[in-house]
Amino acid sequence: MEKFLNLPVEKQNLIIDAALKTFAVHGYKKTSISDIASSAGISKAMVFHYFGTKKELYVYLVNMCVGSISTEVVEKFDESITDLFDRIAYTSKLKMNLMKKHPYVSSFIQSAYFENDDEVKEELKTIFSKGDGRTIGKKMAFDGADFSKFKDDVDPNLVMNMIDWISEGYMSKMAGVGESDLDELYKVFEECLKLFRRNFYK
Amino acid sequence: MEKFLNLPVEKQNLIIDAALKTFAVHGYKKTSISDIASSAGISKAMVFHYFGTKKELYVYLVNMCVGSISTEVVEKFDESITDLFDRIAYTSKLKMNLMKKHPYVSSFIQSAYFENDDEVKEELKTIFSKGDGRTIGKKMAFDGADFSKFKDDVDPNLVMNMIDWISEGYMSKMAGVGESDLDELYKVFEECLKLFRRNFYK
DNA sequence: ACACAATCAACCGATTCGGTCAAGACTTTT
DNA sequence: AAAAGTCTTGACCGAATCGGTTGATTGTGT
Repeated sequence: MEKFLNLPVEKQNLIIDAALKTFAVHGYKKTSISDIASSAGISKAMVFHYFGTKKELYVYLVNMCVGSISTEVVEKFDESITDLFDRIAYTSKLKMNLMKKHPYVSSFIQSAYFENDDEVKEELKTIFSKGDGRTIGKKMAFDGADFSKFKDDVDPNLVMNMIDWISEGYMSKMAGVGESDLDELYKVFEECLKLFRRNFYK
Repeated sequence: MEKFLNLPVEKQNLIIDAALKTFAVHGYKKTSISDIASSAGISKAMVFHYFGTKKELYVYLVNMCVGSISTEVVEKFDESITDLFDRIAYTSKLKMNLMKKHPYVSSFIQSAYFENDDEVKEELKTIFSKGDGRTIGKKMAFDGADFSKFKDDVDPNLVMNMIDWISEGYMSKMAGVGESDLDELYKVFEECLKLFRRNFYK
């Protein structure tokens, strides 16, 4: 493992992103180290040189992602924001900044959360031991938000459901696009939120 | 192939659904016939007995899905509906009825549309020869709809984008749930559309 | 009892798997 | 410039799995 951490950061990121993407798309079992190596433009032997085993690589990635999300999203979140749409916009922005560094963290941890292969099942259980079913982003945005501003005939629960679907669909479009597209996509999402506020609030 | 078509329909569906699901999730190359067989509860040899080769099975599934979508969604669509939300609701209902028969048609044809494995690439190109990038559902719902009813400060393009994301996210939740959940999910989606109409129209 | 179709465990050669290793290529030290 | 260390990889290992076959077993209709 020290072998890997002594690499120049850009090369580290190249390998990490290739591994995150491949694991995210194909899952643990169906991902081969050759897949990752050729996607990262290095030889298979190097991956084993850096990480030892496939399992060690996977566990390293999960821990890295959990750590990144914790420090880059959870800790930076501003709990004093009460407006629901502001909360959503803010968590989305934080998540997007993280995806600028590693575009596949999001889809990788989601796939890891549901990974069930015997070889890594136990480790994942201890890593994910805390937390219910909901995404971190959702929990943050919805808990403690102010729902009193909605029109009387607008069901906040329905709006939550809708936003849930929207962010799911829009996040899936975000995975693996360039940084400029990422910004553009976020601007459209922001417009959506503005539209909601204009028309669903009293 | 006749071997397969002489099976009782329920058993056919069992095998078809197992194959659609496995191919949809893992893609052509990473799906093994053993995966499909054990998911369908039969032996690997039977799959080859019914379909000859992996490729033949895959091509059969693609053609079946394209056919189903054509007869169950495209042909049944009512072009005389002009209201955008009615069009969306109607196409969603049609698509949902199809998914009650085969829950993975939708995700399977999407994955097939982007499949790039050398073994099936050519066949797919001829099957999908017609049609641009957009989903059939999207094309149907948006082309020829009436956009004049929106409030002046509501951008129809933005609404389209939003609905695109919503249906993407909500379809991904639909893949592989029971029939009753399917109905419930659809009812929530319908509520969304009503909400939009109430608040975005003049 | 017999013919015949359905079914599958066991098997085939080929490929790919996770993982290793000896030998280049490249730096650094002397 | 030679020696010593570091990176990197192609070739390789046994084991597993791949797509596909087959011989034997089961069941079914007559």
